[in-house]
Amino acid sequence: MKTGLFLADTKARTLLEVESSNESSVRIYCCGPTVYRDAHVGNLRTFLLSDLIVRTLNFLGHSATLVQNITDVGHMSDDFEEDKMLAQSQLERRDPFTIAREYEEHFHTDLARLNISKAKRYPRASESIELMQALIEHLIELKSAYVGEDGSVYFSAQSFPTYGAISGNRLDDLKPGHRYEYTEDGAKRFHADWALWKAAGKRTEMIWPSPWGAGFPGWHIECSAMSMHFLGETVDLHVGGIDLRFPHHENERAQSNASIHNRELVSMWVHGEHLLFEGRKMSKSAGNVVLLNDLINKGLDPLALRLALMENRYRSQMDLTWSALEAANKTILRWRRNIAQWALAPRIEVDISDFKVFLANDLDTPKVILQLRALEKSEATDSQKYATFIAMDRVLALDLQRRTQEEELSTEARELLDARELARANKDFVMSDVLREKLQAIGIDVLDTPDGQSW
RNA sequence: GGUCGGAUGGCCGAGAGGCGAGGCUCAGGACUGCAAAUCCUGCCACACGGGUUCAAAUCCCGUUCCGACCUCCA
Repeated sequence: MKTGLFLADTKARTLLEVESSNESSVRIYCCGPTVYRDAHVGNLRTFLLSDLIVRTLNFLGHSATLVQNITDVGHMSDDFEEDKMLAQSQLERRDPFTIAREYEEHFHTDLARLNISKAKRYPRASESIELMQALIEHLIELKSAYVGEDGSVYFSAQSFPTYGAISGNRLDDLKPGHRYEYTEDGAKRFHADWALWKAAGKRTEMIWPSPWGAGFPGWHIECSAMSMHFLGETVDLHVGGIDLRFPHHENERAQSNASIHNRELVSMWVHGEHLLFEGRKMSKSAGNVVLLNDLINKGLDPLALRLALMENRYRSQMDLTWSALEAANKTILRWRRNIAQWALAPRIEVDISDFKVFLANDLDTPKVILQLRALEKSEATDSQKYATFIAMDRVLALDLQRRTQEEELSTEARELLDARELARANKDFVMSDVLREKLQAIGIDVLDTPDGQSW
C-alpha cells in the first residue's frame, strides 16, 4: 500500500515512495546504539530521523512498526581484541553487561527527553544469539558462508552477486587500499569476506557456545537476524546513519538477501547525514562530543535540540552550534507563550494540507518550520494560528502546549514576590532590584509587564 | 588515488533562469523606574574566470577552496 511519503533511497539514489508490504503497517528497522557510552547529539539525530518518519506516516494516516536494536555485544573492529563493550568494561573495571544496561537506560531517557516515540521493540544482540546462530547455519548450508581454519565463520562476499549496490563499492576496488594496513590472518578465503561468528580466542567474557566452538557474533549479523525475526519477510524501510552505509548495511544486505535466496529483504534504505558541532565532526579525539545532558546543564530545553535538528533536512550535513541551540530554545519558549495566548480564541478546524505536502516530500521539516514562522507573524486569526501549531506539533513534538510558568511556588518565593510587588507599588526600586536578585538566586526570573510582575 | 556532495550577507541557512526566504547577532527607535520580553526600522549576499540568454545566485565550460565516504563511527 502506498503511503504518499517520499524519501531518498540510498540504493536507488533517488526519491522513492514508502510502501507498506502488508495492508496494516509500514515495517521499519533502525540501527540502534552500541551501548558502551552515552549517545551524543549526532547519534540522536539519526534516532530522531526514524521518529520523524513514524510521526509523518501517522500524520498521513498510516501506521508504522518500528524495531530498533540494542548492540550490547559483537561490535568490534577487524582487530577483535578491540570490542567496544569489552574495552569500556576494562576501562571502567566493571562487568560489561552491567555497563550495557546502564547506557541502554540512558539511551531511553534521552529518547524520552526528545519526544522520540518508543519503538515497538528494542531487541538486544546478546539475547538474540540463537537467532544469529540459526541464520549463520542457514548461510553455511546455502554455501554463502564457510567455517575458516581458525574456527570463525565467514561470509563469502563473492557468493553474493549484487554486493556493493548500496554503497557503490565494487569488490575489485575493495582490495587493501592506501589508507589501511592489511594483516590477512589466512582464514578468510577472500579479502573482502567478513566474520559472521568469531572464535573466542583468548576472550573469556561475552562468549557463547556454538556449533563452531565458543565465540561471539560479528557485528553485521545481528541486524540481519533481528530485522528478519521481528519484522518478517519484508522490511519496508531500513534507517541508519550515513556511515553505516558501508560496510555495515552492505554486509547486512548481503547476509539477509542470501538467506532468502537473493530476494530483496529491504525495500528502501534511508540514511541520515552526519552532524558537525561547531564546524567539526564530533569525536572523542576532537573533544567536541556533546551529550543531551550538556544541553540540559546549560539550561536549555532538550527539545531545543529537536527543533534545531529539524531546521535542517535529515540528509544534509549540518553544523550544530551553541548559538543555534540557544536560538531554538528561544523560539520554543516564544511559541509556547504565544500558543497559550492563542488558546483563548475559539477553536476552529484548519486546512493543513500544505504541511502534509512538505513532509511527504522527503521530510521537509525546514519548510514546515519556515511556514509556521510566517503564520506566526501573519494576519491570520488566533484561532487559525492555534489550530495549525497544535496540529503540527503532532509531528514536531515540541510540547507546544506546555505551560511556560510554574504554578507551584515555594512559600519563600511567594513572600519575596509579594514583597517585591509592594516595593514596586511604593516606587522603592532599590529594594525591588534586590528582591529580583534574590528571586533569581532561587531560580525565578521575574519580568515586569504592564499588568504587574510575572515569572 | 576513487566515489559523492558543497561554496549564498557579521553568523546559520532556504531558493534553482526575471519578484533580495527566514532565523540569529549587531545598530537605532518605541515601550519600561531599570532590566527582560515584545514591537518597529536598518544591515541589499550568492567562491573566482569565461560563456549561453532580452534576463544567471540559478544553465554550460574551466579554476580554486571545503567536506563526506572508501572495511572504528549515528
